[in-house]
Amino acid sequence: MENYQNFFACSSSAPPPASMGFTSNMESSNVFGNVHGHSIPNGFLGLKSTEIHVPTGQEVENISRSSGGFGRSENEVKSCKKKYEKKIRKPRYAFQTRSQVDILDDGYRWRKYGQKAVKNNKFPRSYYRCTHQGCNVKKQVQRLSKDESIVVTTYEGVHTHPIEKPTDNFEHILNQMQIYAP
DNA sequence: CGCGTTTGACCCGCGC
DNA sequence: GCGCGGGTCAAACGCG
Repeated sequence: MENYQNFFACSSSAPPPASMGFTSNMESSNVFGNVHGHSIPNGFLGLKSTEIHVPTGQEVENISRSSGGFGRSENEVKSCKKKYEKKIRKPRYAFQTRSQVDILDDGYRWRKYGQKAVKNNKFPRSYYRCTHQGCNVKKQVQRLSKDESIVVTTYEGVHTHPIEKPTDNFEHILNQMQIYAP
């Protein structure tokens, strides 16, 4: 009851290397495949793979420019290397939930660092980052234009620290969100 | 006063 | 080669 990460992990098995156990469970198209198996009216099927693609965990990003922040800082402090880590992305896991609010409190502290309008969606996509030091986990929340009751949360990275909020909040979460799996 | 949100600008990758 | 779309930063602002 200390970390309701199990909530994501579904208590399937020991979380491999990450504290986020759901990595093992949610990987592959489990998230989508399982959900859209049948019953999704027009929600996810309407989504294009370009908007949210769920790599099977092979895409691992190294955050090449995250450290340098942005090349625009002046002239890229180190414009020499960063070729070995070009387009490897961290595994991303998308969650489709039904909620009235976009911000699903999963126990971590997130800081919003951007918001962009998506082409095929009327609703903007919000970008959040874990404020914990050294934890560069990112997540983006997006609401489907077709079903505004559906919120897609995409996690990128794994938390390397315990949750900072009390667990009884877990109930609150379940209260405010429902896994879309009828 | 500290922290988080907002918002515009910038950069990069990819498709045409 | 250019344009578009997506992703991120950073300064300013607001709130507790």
